[in-house]
Amino acid sequence: MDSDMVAEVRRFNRTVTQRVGALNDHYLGGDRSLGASRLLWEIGDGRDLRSLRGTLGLDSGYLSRLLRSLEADGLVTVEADPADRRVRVARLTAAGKTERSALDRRSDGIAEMILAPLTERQRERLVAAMADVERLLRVGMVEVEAVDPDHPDARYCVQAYFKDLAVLFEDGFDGDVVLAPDMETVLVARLGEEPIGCVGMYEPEPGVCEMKRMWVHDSARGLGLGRRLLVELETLARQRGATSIRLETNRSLTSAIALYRSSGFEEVPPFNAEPHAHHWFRKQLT
Amino acid sequence: MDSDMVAEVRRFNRTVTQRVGALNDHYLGGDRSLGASRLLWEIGDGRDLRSLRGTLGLDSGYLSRLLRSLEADGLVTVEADPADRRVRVARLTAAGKTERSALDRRSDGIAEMILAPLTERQRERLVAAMADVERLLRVGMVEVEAVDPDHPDARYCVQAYFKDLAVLFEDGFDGDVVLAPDMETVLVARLGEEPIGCVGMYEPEPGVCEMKRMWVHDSARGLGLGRRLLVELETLARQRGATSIRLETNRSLTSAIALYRSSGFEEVPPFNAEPHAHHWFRKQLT
DNA sequence: GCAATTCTCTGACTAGAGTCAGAGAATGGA
DNA sequence: TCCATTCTCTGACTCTAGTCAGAGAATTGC
Repeated sequence: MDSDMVAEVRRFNRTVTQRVGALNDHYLGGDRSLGASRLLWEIGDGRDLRSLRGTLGLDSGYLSRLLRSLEADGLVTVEADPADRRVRVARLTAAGKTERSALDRRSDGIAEMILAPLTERQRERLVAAMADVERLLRVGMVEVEAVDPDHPDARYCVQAYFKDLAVLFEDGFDGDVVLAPDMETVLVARLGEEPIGCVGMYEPEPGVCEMKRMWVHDSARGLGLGRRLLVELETLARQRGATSIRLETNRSLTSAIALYRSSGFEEVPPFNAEPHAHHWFRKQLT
Repeated sequence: MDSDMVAEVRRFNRTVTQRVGALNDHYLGGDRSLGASRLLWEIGDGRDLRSLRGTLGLDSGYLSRLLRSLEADGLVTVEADPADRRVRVARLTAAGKTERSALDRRSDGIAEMILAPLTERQRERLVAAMADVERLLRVGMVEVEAVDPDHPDARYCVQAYFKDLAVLFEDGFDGDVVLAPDMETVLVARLGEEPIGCVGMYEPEPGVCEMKRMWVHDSARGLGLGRRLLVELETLARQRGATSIRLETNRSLTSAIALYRSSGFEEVPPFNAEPHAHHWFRKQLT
């Protein structure tokens, strides 16, 4: 890897942990410990402990103790979930909500302290660069996993995909027509817990894999996630022993079509009668 | 302050502390604690404890204890400075140097982990954006202080200024000619401990302040530090009851001249016979 | 209905990070 | 010379953050 790049990333790490890290440590917690504050923040309008542990990456014993201390201060209540009385749900009290908005103000304050010493033009440059850094760091955090089409995350993505299509297609889109897919596997891309992209696959005939329903969340567009899903799909198809991948698509999806072409797909005659399709592609796996 | 900007900075803080912060915490320390590792790194080729405390922001008792533990592991030696036997100087042993380069490799590794999941183009974009963020965050960390012209930092800056001039001036520059200034105050800009810019001032006649020797370190050019020094100088002049500021400058210093003009200075006839001067400026303080 | 599993909690730890109040040596200034 | 100051060290703390091993309640699968 280019050592100039590595050097710049190291410089960035250093400056950022010094400046942003120090501000966070000093101002974010307030009277409370940083961990307790973060927890307070994440609880929001009520969360079950399991998901809180997930997002914050805490040990269950530790989380319990933090909650106990917030409870003692009258900021949260923890009750059993009526649906499953093993799981418990934390909720903010009125005092907790007040505290949370104080936390909010401190976060704003930190941001303002960072912006304050700069001129307007410098602020604009900084914010633009931060947006870039943030988006690209997030790309690095995306994880792709193969799941069953019944998996809730897969269902969520496909729903989102249909919603997008309904807006995009010139002739509208009726999800019900194709809602019963033959998909065998879905690759789900997640940022942390949240699904932000997917692509489905099934094997209509031996040696041929068909790709369906590639979707990327608005917030993650333009970051190469589509290409990454395509690459991982190809790997999966190879592992299954397929010799080619095919797909059909609608003419409205121009950027997807460009992606297919630049990824080695070639347009072929129609191989099915999918109602919304205008283009059919195939890629030979070597 | 623009709330979109604040929101973006907050998003940045979150993403960066999650991604970069977590990587640092997990991989940087190695077997040693993060504090000890950072200390090891900063010692480098030998540093006195005072300056180490400054850079790392540690309590003297805590630093002492950290050094004791590194000493016990045979990584550093601490000896009295022969010049002043109260101050002690820490130096790395051979084992310490080995450990430090291992630390170096871990830092590189972290940078590579950040870059690894990206395509070449994304890497380039990330590195460019990081460089921007880093430079602008550093701007925010700059502190300006008024010191005596005898202050070592002031001397250091003026020396650096003369060195720069010797290169810039068409007809060369002999610092000795003007080495005995009448400066009364010097504003020194520092990044952490290190001086990166200055501007001097004296009062040749009642109510008139004269600006001399504005200098900004190469690494800090283009970040508006010159303008900031000028603004702070103006404030200082006002506090002293001055009604105008004047200055003379050499025609080689084009960007400085542009700065003066855009800051409200107007060219006036020569008010002195400074050998290297080609332009004279004055600004009325209202 | 019973066993395995899931979920949360408590108690008992550990290590890191840092603060604070002196003690004691060395130095500098009047 | 002597007193104030500077510099480092030690001891005695505190707090945060986190781990680990069980205990006990609720739920699920068979």
